[in-house]
Amino acid sequence: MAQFWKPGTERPRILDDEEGGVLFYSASPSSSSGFGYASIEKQRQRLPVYKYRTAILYLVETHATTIIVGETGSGKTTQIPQYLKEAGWADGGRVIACTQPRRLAVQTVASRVAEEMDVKLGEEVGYTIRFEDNTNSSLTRIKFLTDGVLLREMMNDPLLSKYSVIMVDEAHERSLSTDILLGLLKKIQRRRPELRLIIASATIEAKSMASFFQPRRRRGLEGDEHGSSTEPAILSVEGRGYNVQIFYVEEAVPDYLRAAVTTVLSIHEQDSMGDILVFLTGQDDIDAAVQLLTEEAQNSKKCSSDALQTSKATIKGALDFYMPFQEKSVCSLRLAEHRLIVLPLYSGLSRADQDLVFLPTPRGKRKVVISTNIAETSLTLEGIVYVVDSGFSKQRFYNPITDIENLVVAPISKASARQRAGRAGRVRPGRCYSCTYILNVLHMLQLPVSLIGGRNRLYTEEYYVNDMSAEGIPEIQRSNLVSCVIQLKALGIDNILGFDWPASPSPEAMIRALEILYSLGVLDDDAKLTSPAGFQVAEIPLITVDSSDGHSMYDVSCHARCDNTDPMISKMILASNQLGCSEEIITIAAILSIQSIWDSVGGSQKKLDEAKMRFAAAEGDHVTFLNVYKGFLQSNKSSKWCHKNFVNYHAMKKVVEIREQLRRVAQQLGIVLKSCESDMQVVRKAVTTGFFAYACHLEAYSHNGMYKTLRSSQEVYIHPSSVLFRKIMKGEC
DNA sequence: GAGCACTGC
Repeated sequence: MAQFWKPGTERPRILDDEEGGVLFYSASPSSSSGFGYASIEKQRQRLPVYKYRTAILYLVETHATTIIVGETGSGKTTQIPQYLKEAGWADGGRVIACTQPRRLAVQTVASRVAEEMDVKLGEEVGYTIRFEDNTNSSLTRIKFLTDGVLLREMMNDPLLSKYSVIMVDEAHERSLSTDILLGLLKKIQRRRPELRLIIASATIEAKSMASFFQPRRRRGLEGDEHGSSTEPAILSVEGRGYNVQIFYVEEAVPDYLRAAVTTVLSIHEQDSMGDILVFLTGQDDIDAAVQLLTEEAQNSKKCSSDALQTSKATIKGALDFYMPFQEKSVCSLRLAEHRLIVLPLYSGLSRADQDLVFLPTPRGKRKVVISTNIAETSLTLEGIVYVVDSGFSKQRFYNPITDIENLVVAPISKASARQRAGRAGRVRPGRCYSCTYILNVLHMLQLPVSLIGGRNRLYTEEYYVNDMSAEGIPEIQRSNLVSCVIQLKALGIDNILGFDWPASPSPEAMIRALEILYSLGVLDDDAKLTSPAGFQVAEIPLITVDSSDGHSMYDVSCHARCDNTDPMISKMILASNQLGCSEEIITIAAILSIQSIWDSVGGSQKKLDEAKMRFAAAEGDHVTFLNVYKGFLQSNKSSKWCHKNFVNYHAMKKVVEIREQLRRVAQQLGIVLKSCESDMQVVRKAVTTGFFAYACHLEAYSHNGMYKTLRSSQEVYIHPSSVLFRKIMKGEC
């Protein structure tokens, strides 16, 4: 009873998800007629994963852990939980869990599965993300949630006893919380042999994951008392993506940005229609590339012979890079006829600007999206046929010696390169141009030696095959571990150094984290959580954020570039209780946990800086935040007021939300909610109680505003986004 | 004079 589209009638809209998941007609949403359901059923059966239904159920039945490697579009995320339910894994009040690294994925997958099962979302199928629990404890049998939420759930139920099967999806991304979760799940398995784990991922090195889940002392293949094997099973499912032809450069070019731009122009000139996605590293690169391309497009529009000459030269240059092009000749330029629509894409853009990339490309035009890694995993663009890959991304690195996290441009892994290329094959067969570069010398100086290897790498085929690392370095080996350690401690794991990780963090980073927690009074001499402070700090749900405005730390009046870590914020909240300024400190904590409250609409940095100065407080960024929050409340939380003052309205709404959550938790912990009114002295005291580890002093003869940290004499500077930037500091520092 | 991408009771 498949539904067919009849030409002449309105074409049914086909929905597709991040996973490539299930196709169905939105014309018959959760139809109860039976007709729509049948069509969904047919669609489900067409997914690659369907062929493996019996095999998956058999493996889950007989193995404690099953590793499923499935490329994009296999349908594993939406189908496997349903198969499990159909096979009875949710009987007797048990729940099937499926975790995702991102909130959006949790929501979309959950609503898709509810629709396929023809049930109301929030009942039999539900989801939980921070601030949003769309489940019903007596009804929900399939539950989607972020891996962070599942970690939180372990605080109340360390064995996760209500779940019969836990599927950890996108495990190849190796995010911090996924890795912690995997380590803990392995531990739970020993206490709960009946628990089933499914580790699902796209490009994981299945064998290394399997050996992680291998029990330490092999019991042999005869199985345990539950009749299941403790050896992990591995199953591979093919994807549904189209073939993507890969092109490598023949040899290096000195400038990957220019190479990317000329490659786009040559695709535009020589290849059939279809949108282009370019991967660069960050805002600076992207803005520069957008400008270059826009100029080229405009030049060709004018059709002046000079401009054409330039374009021709550039394109000719680009063609030389690629073998497949060498036979071809540059006949004519069609830039004037088929104009390019060039769009930037990165998280710092306003929502409205981001949404532009999703607009359908007008007939006869070609869209070029120039993006950061955001388009690699977090969002999916339809209609992309060509991908240009610079081979670089910005990655976070943590130096435990200086306790400073850095963002550096580094070569991507093979797994990343494959993922990027796959973005071209979603609608029809595509092409990926692996761009080329010579490592910028300045970048090289910041890079860990291990990433560089013996010589400058170029993204030729040879480089890809021989030199590119198979997978990226897991986040846990690149991060400050303070919040991770406290989470494990709160779950009663005392021997942190002996914890079994999918990838072990460096001992230096671990020791640094323990040291900081000890100095905060959160851990005692035996490295156990102190009571009550330690347990209270662990209870407060705060996130670790990257440094940018205000996420930096300062010694009351010196604002240096450092990262906030949640136990420090939590400690600050606890301290505010005695100091009688909990209302103010909770506001500050809420603002510290979001990216930025500022909004540079239209990219006018100068106007934003001016607006900032209207709120600026001599005490520094934290007190400045209080001023902004006060203004927001006085305006009656008006979006107009925000716009006028270059404040991000959506960010402020989120601050209000987080603030409410923090107030609830604080009250549960016995903190009295009290305002200190205008006494900023106590606010500053509370801030320093949490962040004293980052205290620094202005160098006596410093002419360039250099500070040194008290702890390790690390050189630090006030961040340019701080209201204290370029202010002359005197006295107390 | 500067902000890869995510995320939590």
